[in-house]
Amino acid sequence: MMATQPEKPHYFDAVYEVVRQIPRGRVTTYGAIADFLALGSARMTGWALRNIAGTEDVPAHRVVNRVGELSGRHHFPSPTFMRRMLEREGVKVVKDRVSDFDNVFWNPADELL
DNA sequence: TGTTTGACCACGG
DNA sequence: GCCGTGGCCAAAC
Repeated sequence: MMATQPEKPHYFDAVYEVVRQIPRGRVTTYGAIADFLALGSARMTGWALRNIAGTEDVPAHRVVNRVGELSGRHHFPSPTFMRRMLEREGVKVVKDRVSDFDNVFWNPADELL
């Protein structure tokens, strides 16, 4: 029978929704998302993104840590996938870190109200 | 059921 | 700027 399937927490959908709004060529942080949602914590954002497997509509590569490092790169099909994707969008990445982070940082709390 | 672990972050020194 | 510490909250063990 239909055993009770583990439903996706609302928190997941909330995170995905915000990540989908990140404009091309911009990035945001785990903390900014958690802060904007006023739910959970930065760690939960990473936890939600890790569970993203199968949801390709979400540009998870546009989420970096607070100093612009591609801390989640090892969770992509290839360690270079995240960097490749960002560079293709015009984001300059040097040594797995967004060099002009302050300029490309997109804060949902500011832009997405 | 207690401990450890994470795609993290703010803060103090 | 670096480092240690505490907070965060759910999953995995």
